[in-house]
Amino acid sequence: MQQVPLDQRKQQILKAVVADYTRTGVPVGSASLAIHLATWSSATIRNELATLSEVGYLIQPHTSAGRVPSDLGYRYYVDFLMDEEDVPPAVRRQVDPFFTVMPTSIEEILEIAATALAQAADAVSLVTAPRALGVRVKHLDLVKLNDAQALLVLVLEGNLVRQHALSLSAPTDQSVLSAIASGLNAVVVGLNAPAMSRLPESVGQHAALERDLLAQIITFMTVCDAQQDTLILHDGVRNLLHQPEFGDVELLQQVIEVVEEERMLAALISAADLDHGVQIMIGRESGVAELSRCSLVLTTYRAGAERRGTIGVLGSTRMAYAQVGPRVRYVAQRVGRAVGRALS
Amino acid sequence: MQQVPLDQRKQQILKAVVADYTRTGVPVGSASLAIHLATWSSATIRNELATLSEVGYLIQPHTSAGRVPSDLGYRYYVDFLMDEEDVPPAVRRQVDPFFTVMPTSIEEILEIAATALAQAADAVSLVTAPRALGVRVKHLDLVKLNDAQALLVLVLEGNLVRQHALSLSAPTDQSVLSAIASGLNAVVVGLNAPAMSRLPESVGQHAALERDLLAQIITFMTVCDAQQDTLILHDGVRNLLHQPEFGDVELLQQVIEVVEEERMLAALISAADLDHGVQIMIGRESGVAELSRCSLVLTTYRAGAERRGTIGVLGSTRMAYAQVGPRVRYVAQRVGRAVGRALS
DNA sequence: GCTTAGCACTCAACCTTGACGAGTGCTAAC
DNA sequence: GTTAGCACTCGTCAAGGTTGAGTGCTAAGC
Repeated sequence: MQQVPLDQRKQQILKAVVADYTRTGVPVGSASLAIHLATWSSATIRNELATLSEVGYLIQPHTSAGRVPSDLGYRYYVDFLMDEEDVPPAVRRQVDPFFTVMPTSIEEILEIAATALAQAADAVSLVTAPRALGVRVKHLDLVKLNDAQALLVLVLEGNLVRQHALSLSAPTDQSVLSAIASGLNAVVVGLNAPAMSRLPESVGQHAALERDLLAQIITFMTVCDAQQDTLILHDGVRNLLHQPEFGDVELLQQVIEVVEEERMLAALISAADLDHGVQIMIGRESGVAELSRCSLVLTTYRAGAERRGTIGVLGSTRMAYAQVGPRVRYVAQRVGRAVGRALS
Repeated sequence: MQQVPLDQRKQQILKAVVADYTRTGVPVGSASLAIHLATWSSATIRNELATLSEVGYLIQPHTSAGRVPSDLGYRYYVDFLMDEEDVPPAVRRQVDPFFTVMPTSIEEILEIAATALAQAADAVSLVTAPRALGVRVKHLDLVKLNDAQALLVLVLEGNLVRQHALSLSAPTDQSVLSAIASGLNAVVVGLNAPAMSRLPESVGQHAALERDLLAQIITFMTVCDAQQDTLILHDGVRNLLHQPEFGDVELLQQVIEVVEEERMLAALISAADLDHGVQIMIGRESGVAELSRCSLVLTTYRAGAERRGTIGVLGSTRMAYAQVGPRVRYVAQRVGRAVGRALS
């Protein structure tokens, strides 16, 4: 179904339908619209509703019911009709305290952000870790575990700490490991995985071991890079429960399954085109059948020039897009700032 | 209501009621019991059901309905009648692969355990980190963040890595921080927070700074100790959705809220008496009104002599206790082993 | 005295029915 | 092009009736 241009009056009526339906959750009829849009009689509005249904912007659940916006109708609304609302002070006051505490690790910030956004948008919040297109090392350390293994502790930019067991080709003393660690620290700090693999061959007493460990470290960092995309925090499943459209347990089950599964969300998020502010995916636009009655509102948060992550919400298609967009952006901005602070 | 002793036949009937109701979810009547317990007629069973109702082991949803076990009935069943079932090979085959991967960090193991247990028990799984009654330090490191702050990276026993920002009273070079770190490593390894506070006063070049930092480290470790109790992972909310008793969205909402909130669960878990195998809390026994129609099956997993954590499931009171207990124990054993490996 | 067949009774679940009303599409007049 | 009017549709709701599962009680049987 193609998007059809609408005249002034049809636009106004479509907008009124979306507003009313978003508020009440009940199919809206010509009579109640006539009260709101006093310029025209209910009969005129009825005629217009009929054409809006014909071109696919509205749906009639049954013959004697009012109209409900279709995915396409929401799309038209979001693209051309919506007036975004400012984030109300009450919501700001609700969100801000979350970011006054000063956590050191990015994970903590993200977890807090998920809680804050779920509350602010009254929906399920989704947050991914910031992608850095090659995370840079800030500090590393090696701790002996046993004769065959050493623990790599990696402090990445943003104070993201990662640990991983490295295998040792021969029993090695902690003092040797410490020496290697400080040697590596001297050359490796500020580098990402690709840059590290271009390092010159090391020389010195433990060159072979050092080379071996470095190779393992690079492999692990590449894994870290890849994992960043798939880490998705979520919160606020409870917010779906009080919405009438999720009274149907079947539907609810499908949605929760997708959220808990994470895999599909990761695919969706990485496919999202987030270069231009807020991306809104309405109903079937997501391509995930289970989410056909849900919408996603996603945006990026930026911490510094290169690092950006995705943050957004998942809710019913009947969500207050005019409110949710700005709120997601607001939280994104706070997260970006908080992550930026943690990075410095 | 007190627990009343029952004669042989009443026991057999109560057991049959629990078995039937657990299987079908439908109140069970005398007729269907008479088929199963062919020794007595439905009239006799009816008389027995009446007395079982009188003493509070059974409940009648309404006059012409069958009987349903009360919390007390389940309690009697669990305490005296239940024959625990072996974990079937199919479930073992489902659980085991989760633990064949060899993650280094305890967090990863716990997350895996949550997923595995949710699957194995078809309920919401709950997992807490292992408590060590005073976590011991294995290694520490200090990384300069800026003139006023340094990042403490703490590798605890079990390769649990914790990071925290420490404040610096004066601008300090990374080289000085590294020196202090290696100095502290020499004395601090293997100690828990109380033991660290009994360390002799440090002497040497950076004694004042070192003392200041050590105090901050001890504070942070105490916080870590306290936090361990409250960290609860959960998975498998989706498993509640296909159970008929949660068709009521109200109920479901309350339960999910408690699970997402975590605070109440933490209190429950820390109050649980887990010295003797599996602890089962049935319905209102938990004391949490929102969970009045849920049961908890908890046990400890042990990794080494001193370290133990809690693992268990939250499900409907109508759960297959005879199956769930052993499965929780089975996963607990795997987790203990995996955590133990990570500790070594 | 315990057990059991029989029976009257209860009550949730289900279906049917009809009234109601929200909302529509169409038509004819303005 | 707009609108009042009207016949029509169809979901919702409440009332009434039927069904059947299950009970408690009683009286006869072992």
